[in-house]
Formats: sequence, structure tokens, C-alpha cells
Amino acid sequence: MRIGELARRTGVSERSLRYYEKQGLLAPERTLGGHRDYPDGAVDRVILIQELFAAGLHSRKIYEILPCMRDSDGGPNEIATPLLVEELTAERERIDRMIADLIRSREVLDEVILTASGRPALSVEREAR
Amino acid sequence: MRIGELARRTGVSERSLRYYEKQGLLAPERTLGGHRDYPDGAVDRVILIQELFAAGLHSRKIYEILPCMRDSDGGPNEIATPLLVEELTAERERIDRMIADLIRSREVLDEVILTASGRPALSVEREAR
DNA sequence: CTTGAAACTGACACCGATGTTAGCTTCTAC
DNA sequence: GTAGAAGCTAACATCGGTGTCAGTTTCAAG
Repeated sequence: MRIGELARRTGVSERSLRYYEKQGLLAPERTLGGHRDYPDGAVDRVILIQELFAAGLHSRKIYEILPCMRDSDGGPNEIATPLLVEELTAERERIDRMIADLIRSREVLDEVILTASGRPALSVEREAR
Repeated sequence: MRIGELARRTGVSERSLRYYEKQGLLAPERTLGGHRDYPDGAVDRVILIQELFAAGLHSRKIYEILPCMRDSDGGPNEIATPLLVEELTAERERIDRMIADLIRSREVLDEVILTASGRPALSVEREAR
């Protein structure tokens, strides 16, 4: 499929798709005229890339782990090197901390929301008197 | 306390503490000579700010919710406006999605790590033959 | 053909928190 | 009073993914 369709199906901009390619995360075929031609599996791959970006991984690290992933591109899966495993373990711990932080922040927001929603008319009543 | 001690006790750089002040998130007293003088509660407040930053909130939104927080600065707590509540609810949902994404990404990492750790010598054995 | 949509490359801009440097002032302990 | 540590302001830089614009080329349908 062409880049426009891939962008539509993944919700990722064409700009970003070209960027991913420059980072080595995608390697589409080219038509005679030079247009990118993506296989169907690119959709899942792009979504995966987005998830890893959202988790704070940089393109460099994503580049390293993509070949180690099941169903990444149909080719034989590589096994992560000990160094990569060590780095990924660190990333994993970072993600753990991030999740814990997010949960705490969510609680903070909940408290503010609840304080406002739990006594919604209180300040209004006060002002009305 | 001075900015150096606050930085030490929170793990946040002096640069960032001054930045927070410029964003209206902190309002320390000043000595006659112009040095910042923070109350003890600043430690908790800075940690809270960091957590909210980690959750992806921008300083502008943090600025808005700080006055609505219990024990934020000892002053009377304001009640969030309906608009702010709406925005915070959106943030809350964003955080929810972020947590879900992080969990998925963590699973992805786990799979790569496990694949490497679960059969650590496999590729080596193959090469050895 | 022709024509309009879609794709291509390349360059520049942005965001927002933080790092860094420079040059000057204040504080504190002797 | 003095020296060295610590603080001050201001300005510029960075990071990485993404937006956007410009100018050209390719594709596909009439």
C-alpha cells in the first residue's frame, strides 16, 4: 500500500512514516517512480512503533529491538544481545516507575475533580448568600 | 531554605526550580540580598510538580490546579471551575490511555527479554556446531 | 495527452523542560 | 575585611518527534 493509505490506517502522519524509515524502522519497497510501497504488516509495525514511542523509547532502541520481535517482518528473529537485554531491563524498570507515577498523578487529579464535583454548588451557594 | 538545599532534597536542579518559579508554580520569599528562601512545604510541592510533569501535564495546567490542592500552600483551597474539571477529566483519560500503552509496551519488552533469557545459549550452541 | 491527486525530497520551525555558560552579587566563616 | 562558596540574571543550546512549506515528479483516470 502507499504511504497515504498507511497514514490513514494507522493515524500516523506521512511525515512521521518517512521519519521512521530514515531511522531504519521501516523499509518499504519502492515503485519504479520512487513511491513507497508498504506490505500489509506495516500497519501493525507502525502501531507497535507508536506504542514504544509512547513508552519513552527512542528510535535508536526501537531499531535495535525490532529484529528481535516475533512477526516483526517475517524474517528470522534475532536474539537480543546481553547488552541489549540489560538496556531493555533498565527501560522496563523505567516504565514501571512511570506507571507508578502516572497512577499517583491520576489520584491527584481525581482528588481535585472530586473536590469540585463532590460539592459542586458549595462555593456557588456561598456566593449566593 | 535556600535553593541549593531544596535542589538537594528534591533531586531537582536549581535551574528547574527557577523555571518553576517563572511559571508561577513556586513563589519563595526573598532575602534582603535577593536570594530565594523557600518554606519547608516547598519540598513536597516540588515533588508533586515533578510527578505531574511526569504524567505529561504542562506547567500551565499544573499552575491551574495547584491552588485547588489540599496542603498546596497553606492558603484557602480554591474549587476547580467546571472548565478546569473538564480539562482535568480529559487529562485523566489521557493518563489512563498512557498507562494502558505502557503496560502493553512493557509486555513487548518482556517478550524480547524472555526470548533472550529463556534460551540464552541457543544461538551460541548453534554457532558452536 | 492531459490534468488533478498523491508522492517525493529537503529545509526550516516548534515545543517545553532542562543543561550550560558568563559575569556579577550576596552570604558566611574566619 | 576577606576569601570562597553559593546565589542571581540572562542568554543560548539541546533533544526528538512532528508540523509545514516549497518545488518537483509520478500516478491514474478521463
